[in-house]
Amino acid sequence: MYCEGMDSTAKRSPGRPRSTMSHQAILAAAEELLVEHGFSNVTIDGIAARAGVGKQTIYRWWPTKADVILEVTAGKAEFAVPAEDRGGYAEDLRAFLSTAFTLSGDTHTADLLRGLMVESQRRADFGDRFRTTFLEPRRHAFAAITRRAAARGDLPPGPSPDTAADIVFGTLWYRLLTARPGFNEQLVEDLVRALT
Amino acid sequence: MYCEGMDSTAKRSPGRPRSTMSHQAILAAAEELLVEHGFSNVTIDGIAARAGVGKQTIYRWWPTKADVILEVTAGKAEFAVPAEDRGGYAEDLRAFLSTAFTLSGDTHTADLLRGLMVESQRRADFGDRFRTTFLEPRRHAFAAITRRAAARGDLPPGPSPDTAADIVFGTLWYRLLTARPGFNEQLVEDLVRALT
Amino acid sequence: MYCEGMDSTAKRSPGRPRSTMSHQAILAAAEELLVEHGFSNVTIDGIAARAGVGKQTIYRWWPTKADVILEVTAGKAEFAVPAEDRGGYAEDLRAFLSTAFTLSGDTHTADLLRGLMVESQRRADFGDRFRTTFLEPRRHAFAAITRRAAARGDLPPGPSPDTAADIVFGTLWYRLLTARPGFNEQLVEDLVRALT
Amino acid sequence: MYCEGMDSTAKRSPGRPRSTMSHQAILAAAEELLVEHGFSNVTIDGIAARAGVGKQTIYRWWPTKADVILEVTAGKAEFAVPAEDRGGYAEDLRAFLSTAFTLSGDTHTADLLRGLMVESQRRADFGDRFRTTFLEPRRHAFAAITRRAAARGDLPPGPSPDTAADIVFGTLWYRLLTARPGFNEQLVEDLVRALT
DNA sequence: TGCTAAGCGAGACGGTACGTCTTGTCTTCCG
DNA sequence: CGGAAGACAAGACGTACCGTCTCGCTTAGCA
Repeated sequence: MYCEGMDSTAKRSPGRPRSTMSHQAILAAAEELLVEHGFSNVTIDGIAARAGVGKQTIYRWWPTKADVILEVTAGKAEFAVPAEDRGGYAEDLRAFLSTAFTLSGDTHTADLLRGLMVESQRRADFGDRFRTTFLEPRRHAFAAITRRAAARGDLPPGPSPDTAADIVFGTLWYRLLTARPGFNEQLVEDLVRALT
Repeated sequence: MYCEGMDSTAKRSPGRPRSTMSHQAILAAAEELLVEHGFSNVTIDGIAARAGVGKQTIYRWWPTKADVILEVTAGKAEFAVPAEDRGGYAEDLRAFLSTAFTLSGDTHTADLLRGLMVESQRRADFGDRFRTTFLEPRRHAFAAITRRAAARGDLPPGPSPDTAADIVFGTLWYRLLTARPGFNEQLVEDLVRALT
Repeated sequence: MYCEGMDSTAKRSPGRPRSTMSHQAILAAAEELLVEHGFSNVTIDGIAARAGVGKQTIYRWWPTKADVILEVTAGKAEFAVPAEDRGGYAEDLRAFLSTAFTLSGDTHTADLLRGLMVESQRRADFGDRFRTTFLEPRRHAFAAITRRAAARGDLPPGPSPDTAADIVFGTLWYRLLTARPGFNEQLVEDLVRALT
Repeated sequence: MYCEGMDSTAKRSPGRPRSTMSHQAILAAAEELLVEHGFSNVTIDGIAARAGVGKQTIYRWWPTKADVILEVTAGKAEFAVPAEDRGGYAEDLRAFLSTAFTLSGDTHTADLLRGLMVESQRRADFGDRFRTTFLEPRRHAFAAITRRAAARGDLPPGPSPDTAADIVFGTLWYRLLTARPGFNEQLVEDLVRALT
């Protein structure tokens, strides 16, 4: 994240290289504070103090505290869209929805996601990064389910894949943001029916 | 809004009554600043200064700057859900979606709605008021469309009315919050098909 | 008849009046920190914390931390030029020089004066205030000694009063700033001779 | 200045020798920045950037930015005390005072001297170096005037040579630091009279 | 007419976090 | 090893809002 030369032939830039220790300490501190005090109570000063790091070191590498937390979040496996084949489009959909709704029922997770979404509204530039590194990858992973269904030949004459993604993620985020997150059997079934 | 004595037999409370002029000046100032600087750059200090009013006068009547803006918003007709009967569920749906998507394509409106949603995440108490006075009424208005369809007998075997509302408003808000608001023919048609 | 506030005293400005408690607490905190940590280690944050006061309250009333300390200093009697009549110009001069040199021999006092002089170099606006509220009053007090000598008729044909002030205060400050403060019999006698 | 091997039989120390180019570039950069932005706005980072040099290279050879500037200053002829014999103590004194007051009337020079004096207050170690390499040599040069007068036999029964130096330099610095530098006929004459 | 009660403008207050700045040290690679 | 580059810990700075408070003044109904 925010690394320039990623290829193996990368010419080292001159000067002292970025400190891996500080990098890790910052992410670790951010994660701890996230759990302890919640998204909106995490501060740059707090992260710096906890990580034993100068504030400037954070500002040098992340434009915003939300970017730090986004990097923390991006490193978590639990946000991956489940990919295993359940045998049919409806089953895949059900598995995805069930996982997603359950995950967003977790207090800490819900707070984290809400916080990221809020920040993405307040800072346009972070909004771009949030969409690019978090939202879009998940849409793509969801598209894989649709693609698999098409390959299987059981893609129903429902909405287009793009609309399907909007409906699914829209419903998830809407319930998250209106304080009605969490799993709901009826809702999952209705969504599956609407999309198939 | 936030007035105590609502019943017709209301005994006048003693002391100086609330100043209508200040009330109006505050709402007007808030609306101006909203247009000029955008939701997140509106401050209580700013409203007070513009309205020529003490800050306390604002805090006395509204718990939060978002509540002021919510009252400004509530006074606008443009957010009403279209109610006229188009002859069928699909047509009603299309009319509603088209209006809503077009409205949220307006920059100022989008900023306003995003701002309210953001604030509803940051202050649980405002969140409640936002849901009660803004989101829920619109869900109810939407339910009226479904109810009319049922009365007409053309309600399709689609998702339950509640899920339908989640899908419709979820998709609207999701696109608004991910910077993809505005009308989209394909999306509207797909939504109508998914819900019918 | 009952007349309200018709007295000549200034008309109260509107709004909450300045808090005397905060004012005093800030000056007291500044003085304590001055003694404990020395001029250059006093910070606005430190004063605010010690005084239990918001930083803005300091910035509202003093442009610079040096102004706070200048006000602390201005309130101290020890910096007054001794005024009692010793009977002759030479004796008055000796009394003044001896007091001044002895005073500047005190570590805390020397640090304080050096700090003020340093700050007066770094911020032109504070420099003006320092000269106006500290240096000039002392020059005037010194001039009183000369005036008294003239009245007495024993003013010698030495340098003009203004030059005398430059010589006396110049020598005092020069020795203070070159780390050679404190009383020195020979120096005092030489100065007296040069000025008489 | 801060060079290790000074004696002519100096064994070359191992490793890469100090780069003369960097040395000169640093002094040149410091001087330019001094003129352009004034003493207090010169920073180590700024000098390093302008000189195209690493900060460490500066810190390796000078303890403080003030030491860099002190070396720049030391290289300037204009700060030399005029030494030619004017025929008498009073004339020598007048020549010296006139030169010094005129010099300190130059804006850049005054800023430079003030800056050095300020830094000498803030860093005790630099203060020592400032006194040793700048102030003391000038006192000695001034003493030469007194010595010449003694040799000539026209040394007046005024203050001791040491006090004379304190008075002269004290007055100069005092006027410089209180923003009243520059030549002043009356002052010069009064000083000459006081010292003779 | 005077009393009581609350609203009002003004603006100071205690706080919190921000993002910037400078200092002096350190860590890398290159010549 | 010296030097260029630049990251690093530390911590003060001045600003921006927040939500609360304290003034004196105004505006009402009630006595």
